[in-house]
Amino acid sequence: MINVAIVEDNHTIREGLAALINGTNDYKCIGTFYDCESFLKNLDKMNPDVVLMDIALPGMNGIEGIKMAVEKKPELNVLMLTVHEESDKVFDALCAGACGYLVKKTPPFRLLEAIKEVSEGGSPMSSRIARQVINAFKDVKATAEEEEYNLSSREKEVLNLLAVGNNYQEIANDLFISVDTVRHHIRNIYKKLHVHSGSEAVAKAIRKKLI
Amino acid sequence: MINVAIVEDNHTIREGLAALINGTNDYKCIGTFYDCESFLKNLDKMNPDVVLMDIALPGMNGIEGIKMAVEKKPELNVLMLTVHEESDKVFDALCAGACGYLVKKTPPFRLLEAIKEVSEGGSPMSSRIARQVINAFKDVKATAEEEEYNLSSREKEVLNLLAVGNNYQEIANDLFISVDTVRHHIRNIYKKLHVHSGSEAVAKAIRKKLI
DNA sequence: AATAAAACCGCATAAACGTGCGGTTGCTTA
DNA sequence: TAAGCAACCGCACGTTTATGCGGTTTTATT
Repeated sequence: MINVAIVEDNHTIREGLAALINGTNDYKCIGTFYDCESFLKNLDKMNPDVVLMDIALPGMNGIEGIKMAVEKKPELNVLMLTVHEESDKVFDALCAGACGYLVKKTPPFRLLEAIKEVSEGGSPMSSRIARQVINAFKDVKATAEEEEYNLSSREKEVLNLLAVGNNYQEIANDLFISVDTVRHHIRNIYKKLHVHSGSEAVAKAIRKKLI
Repeated sequence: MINVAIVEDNHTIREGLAALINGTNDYKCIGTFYDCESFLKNLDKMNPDVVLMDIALPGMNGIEGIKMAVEKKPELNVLMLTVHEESDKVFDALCAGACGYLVKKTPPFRLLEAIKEVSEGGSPMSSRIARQVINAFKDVKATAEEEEYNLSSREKEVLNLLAVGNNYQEIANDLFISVDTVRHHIRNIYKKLHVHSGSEAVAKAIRKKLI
């Protein structure tokens, strides 16, 4: 038996969802709320396995709502329900702690499936939303690529120490080598990265994810 | 009509998939391959809307396979099919250009749905896999937070110029101000960021997403 | 056995940097 | 209207950096 709470301002949709859920044997709706405030107030007294949450709500919006809710109960499984597919909202919701993200036009049987998946540690997403997440993911993961500067591990070490504010002498002490060797490493780093100052080297290294 | 190509080394599964697809009116299997090499060789001669690709393959693996394939046809929609849910493979595949990611135990009707979704620009994912993606996504997106260093826009400007390799004099020329003013700005930047060198300042600024 | 690459060391010097002190102007905000 | 801040300018001075040259040793690859 999966206990579900619903946060949705539209009366018809809210009752429709509740009816859908209560019309099954495996799911039970243990609370319906028309805004986040009332949901949060009652969160202490109940233990939903899954929360269905609308994004657009009067007063506190769904994103803020999730944040507050997971602060109270970090293990909470929140499934966003929305009419929008705009990236910003999607990302904000996911970062705030949403576990899944469905568009409202999702067919009832699929919604029930999704609730089950969420309660079992999955993250069902409407597929167009998933595409957005994947693209964003690729953006951040990407970049690393191709351009290989072949910094040796020693050089990366030196560069790291430089990036946290050490001067040559301090780096030398940290690595038990002489300042001249530090100088030598830095020289090579500059050559490999095609730069001419510590600041530039550090900037490039961080942006290319070398350090 | 959606044209599908299949890359899968296991004979039974491969023919099963082909039969499933050809057993419908809306889908057609236009090619089956037991490895990436033969698939890539034939890619010029065909135009699949969706490619079903196994990850574990003899010879070139599925990840490499995607990379080569999207190099040839960047608009290709590749749907990974796998028994594994290990994060590394998932991320590698997505970065390589996969559009979706399903476990092999996905029921047939759901697989057909997924193929359709992929061809329409969606990214169906098995929900446990989606959870992994979301978690990874949260990790990278996070960090940004809170700590406000209140750099003025002028200071950010200076910091940016420093990060791309300019020395004080060059920054001064770029901004039509004197070197002493540059010095002054940098001084304040150091104070605000609690650092004592250009390298450290640039590193901190980039990592905190200030520039 | 030989070549290459990484890591190490040294010296010299001009240029750049970091930080101390002092100041003015103009805009916003209490 | 006084206080605060951003942006501007100046000078001085010791420290650090960037880059030129020269080298050795160790480890891996051929």
